[in-house]
Formats: sequence, structure tokens, C-alpha cells
Amino acid sequence: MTTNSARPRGRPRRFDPEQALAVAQRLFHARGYDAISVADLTEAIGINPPSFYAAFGSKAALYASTLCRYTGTQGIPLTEILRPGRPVDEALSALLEDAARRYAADPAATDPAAAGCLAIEGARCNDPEAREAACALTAAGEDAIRRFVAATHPEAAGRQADYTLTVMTGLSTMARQGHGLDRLLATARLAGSVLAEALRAEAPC
Amino acid sequence: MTTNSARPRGRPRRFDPEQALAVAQRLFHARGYDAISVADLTEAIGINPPSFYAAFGSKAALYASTLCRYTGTQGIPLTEILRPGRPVDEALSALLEDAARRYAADPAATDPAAAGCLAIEGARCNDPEAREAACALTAAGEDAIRRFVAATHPEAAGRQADYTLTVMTGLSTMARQGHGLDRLLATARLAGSVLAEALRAEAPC
DNA sequence: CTGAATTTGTAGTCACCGATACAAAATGCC
DNA sequence: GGCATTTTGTATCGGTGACTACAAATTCAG
Repeated sequence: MTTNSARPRGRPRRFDPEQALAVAQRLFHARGYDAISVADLTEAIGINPPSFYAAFGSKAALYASTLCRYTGTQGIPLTEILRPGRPVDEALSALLEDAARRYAADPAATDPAAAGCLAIEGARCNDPEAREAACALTAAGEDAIRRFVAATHPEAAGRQADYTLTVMTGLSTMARQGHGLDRLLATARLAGSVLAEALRAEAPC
Repeated sequence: MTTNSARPRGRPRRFDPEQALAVAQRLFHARGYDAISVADLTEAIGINPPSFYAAFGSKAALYASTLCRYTGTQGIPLTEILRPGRPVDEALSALLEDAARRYAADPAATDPAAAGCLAIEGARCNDPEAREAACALTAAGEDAIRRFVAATHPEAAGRQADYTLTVMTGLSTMARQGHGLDRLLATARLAGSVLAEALRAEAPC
């Protein structure tokens, strides 16, 4: 038999698409979708525009891929934090605290500006396609939170989910504005301290 | 004597700069600084680019003017809400509630998308000059909140101000994402309910 | 009426955006 | 070797961004 190499027939690639995706994710996270041009991306990856479009389709498509990668690497593990049966106030407080930790800019990272949530920040960009992709992700998270609360406190689900989402969004913004881990954590804990009491007031079961 | 008209010597203007400023503010608020082009502005005002630049200097300068106008018309009356001597928890709760009311999209407005805070949303735009102007305004508000809390609760000022700002920012974002007055108000009230207790826990005077 | 002052409208400038045409280069298959 | 296949590099494309040069138009002062 000949070589059973999985390599396709044509001229081989001179770059690793997976690594390029990581580079793109870092750029998008650090400066936002609108502020990153295709020229920025191709230069950072080290390729030319034709290779870029052949590999990723378009700028918005690449962004959607980075969103997908984000949920698997840096995104908040919602299904783990909001596992069924966990007390609602404890779970939501843990969610806020986890958000504070993840949104804080990593001082050891190569680009210290990659703060906040990639999806939440992307949900307000000016490109319709990219915005749609980011909104779909944030909407999925929002639904997960709402369903989790509704499982045990149907009447409070709307309010609690809205409040939690509002604080998470605020945390993402403040992280981008320069708030460090300590300030974000303090805010998250203060925000979480209201949840237990609100639930007791709502449904004194 | 001749006519003491204040009208200057040259050809008269064919538009009202004050009204043009209002139009620009509405556009910036509804769609954001980055998404509004000079062509959008000149068309909405009904003038040509040279008249635009002669009257306002630049797009960023016009935006700074709309920020100034915003504080005097739709902005939150901070000095009124945070008047010295008012109980901190009451004042901050009132601040959050006022923010919820102002950030909600006015259903009767001509442009229903003008939700959120013009300054908070502008603080994350991609133009350095416009962003600087918006950040200066939000920083001034942040300082006012921090000083107000510090006057009676110096130790809690940082935490309380951070939390309040985070929630306000979140409210602005959620308003832009479509949350109506009812949901924003519920969130603001839930957020405000933590303030009184946190202060008692901090400084049991 | 003449002239200085100011705004107006037309028609552009230059830079950058996302995305491509096209041919040369590099591989596997036969 | 000869061919199909895929990627690469060069050089753009059409569109849009903020902004402006320039001369005609319109006013007031004398």
C-alpha cells in the first residue's frame, strides 16, 4: 500500500488553522469584533487574504468559530455550576463569582486587554452576522439560567434571571473598563448576597 | 441707527444648529457612535458635509456636544438624587430606579431604539476621541457616587460604588437588548434591596 | 453699487474596509 | 513524467469611511 497519510492532495498548508483560530479569538476578545480588521487577523496569523478566506470563509464566520471555541475553553461552565438540585441562591452566587474570575483580565496573559465575556461584548457589535452569532450564545446562557431557577422557583425565575444577567453583563463591562479581580469579586459577592434573601421573601416554602 | 440685528455679516444659515444637535443626539443614542456615519448625520439634519464641518468641527466634536446636551436633558440628575445627608441606601436605590426609568426605551418616542445611557454606551465605542469624551462623563458620575457614599461610610464607598455602577451599566445594556421598563425596574429594585443590609453589616453605627 | 464676510452646493480627496481574480507553486495519484 | 488538486502570493476590486477644495450664492457695511 502507499502512504495512508490523511494529507489531502494539493499543496500543503503553511499554517495551523487551530492555532490561527486561537490567535483570532485572542484578538477579538482583546479589542472587539468591530475594531479588528481582516488585515489585523491575516497579519497576526501570518497569512495572506486568500488563505484566510479559503480557510475561514469570512470574518464573521471566523468569529462564530471563535465563539464556539470560547465556550469550550474559557466560557463559564453553566451546566456544571447550574447542576439540577443545587440550591438556587448558592448556584447563582457561584455563577456570579465564576464570572468575576473569568472576566478579570489575566495579568500574565500576553494581551492584558482580553477582559470581559467574548459573547456578551460581541452581542453589541455593529456587524449583523457577528452580532447574531454572539446573541445566540448569550441567549442560550440566559435560557439555561432561567430554566434552572424555574425548576424550583417558577415565580421568581424571571426576576432572578434578569438580575443575574444584568450583573454578569455589568461585570463584563467593568472588567473591560479596568476593574481587577478584587473589585469584580467584591461586586459579585455583594450582588450574590441579595439572592438568598429574595428567594426566601418570594417563596417561603 | 441701523438695525441692531445680531445677525452676522455673511450668508445666513439655512438650519438651526440647536435642532441639528438634537437630531444628532437622537441618532447617536439610538444606534451608537460607531454605527452613525457623517452621511447619516448630514442627511438627517438636511445639510451638506461642508456645512456640517463648519458648524460642528468634526463627528467626534459633535458627539461631545451631544453628551453635554444629554447631561442637561435626559441624564440622571446625580446632584439631586445624591444630595448630602440623604441615607445612602435610599439614595442609591433611588439612583438605580431612576436609571431603570431613564434607560428604558420610550415607546412613544419616534425612535424606539434610543435605550440605555448615551454616556455608558459611548464609553466603549471604537473612536478614541469620542470614547474619551464619554469616559470622562461616566468617570465624573462614578466619582460623584463614590464621594457621596464616602461622606458617611468611608470604608464601604469603594464596594458600594462599584456595585452600583456595575448594576447601572448592566441596566443600560439590558435596556438596549430590549428589556422594557417593567423588567428593568424589577431588576433595579432587587439590586437596591442589598444596599441597606450591606451597609448595616459594614458599619453598625 | 462695491466689497468684505460667511454659508452653500458640487464634486471630489485619501485611507481603509471586506473580499477576490489570477497565475505560479507545491503536493498526491497514475 | 503528466495531470488533477489545493494553497500561495501579488495585486487588486467595489464600497464606504471622514473630511475638504473651490466657486457660486447671499448677506451686511460703506
